[in-house]
Amino acid sequence: MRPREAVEAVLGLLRAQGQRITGARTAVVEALAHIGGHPSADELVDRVRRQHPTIHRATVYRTLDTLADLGVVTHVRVGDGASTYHLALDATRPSHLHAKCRDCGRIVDLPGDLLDRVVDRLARERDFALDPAHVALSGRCRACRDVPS
Amino acid sequence: MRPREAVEAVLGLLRAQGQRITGARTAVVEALAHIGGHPSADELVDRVRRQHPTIHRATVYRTLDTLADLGVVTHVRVGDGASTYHLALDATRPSHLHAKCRDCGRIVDLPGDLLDRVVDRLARERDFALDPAHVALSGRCRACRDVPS
DNA sequence: ATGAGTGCAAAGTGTTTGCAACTAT
DNA sequence: ATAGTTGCAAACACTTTGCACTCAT
Repeated sequence: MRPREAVEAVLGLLRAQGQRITGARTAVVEALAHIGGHPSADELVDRVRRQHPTIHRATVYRTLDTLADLGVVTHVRVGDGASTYHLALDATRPSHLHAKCRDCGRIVDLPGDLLDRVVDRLARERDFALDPAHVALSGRCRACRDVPS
Repeated sequence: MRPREAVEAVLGLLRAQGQRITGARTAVVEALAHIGGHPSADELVDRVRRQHPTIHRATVYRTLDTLADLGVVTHVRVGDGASTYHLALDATRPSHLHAKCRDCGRIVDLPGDLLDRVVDRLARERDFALDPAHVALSGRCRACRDVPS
């Protein structure tokens, strides 16, 4: 899915939910569709404000929150520092999990099925519905292990 | 291991590393050894200050950080809100992982071996050394699933 | 027209830091 | 003696909130 289409798809979903399509929301969705990597709210604020300097930081936060509630944005907590956000339906980047290197801070994408067994096991044994996409795991990437601080 | 012994063990480790044994450190270790559950730094501050009102919040943070560096305290990031801390060597509570219910916020202890396969897989396939104890997983506990919001 | 969304400033939460005074070694 | 620790206050990073105003519906 191209950015353009992704934006339309998300706006369609918003409309379908009876949400209003405002300039701020469109701008945030566009930023999400175009930006790469694992942007923090602040990086999205910067991006949004390059095009629409009047849009306020708080609005971006509120919009991301709304979009996450609606399920079209995945909100990943990376432990320390800022959360990251990306479009949930972004078929250009298939569904994936995250880990963060505790030394260099880089976020590593992991296979989306990595925790399937764990999800099953917790559901069966503990009645706990794990949401593995919502938090980043933690560890050390290869580069940082080779240079042990 | 009883609290008393745990305190001695930790202080011994500190001494062995050439660390100084101060009143503040002893107080923090005692708080860790006696408190139950998954205390946040702030809860530990409260506990410490009941006995030693002059010990400053920042000192508790610094001490917890030092103890975590030395490996005698496990620092668990729970995503949002405050981190939690517990003694790593606390044999009364065997080594375990954590998950947090996104609705009620409760922290659930999980079997320590839950992610062993995942750790292996990431080590083999990605050269990533996962530290599964350092972040809490996220999901919904049974009680909160039964009452869907 | 009307209520959801927005900009603004301000507060909030959890944590860290610079520095002078102190204290364990 | 002296380097590591501490108390303090202030800063910090990230996020949320109350309120009046605006704009999509």
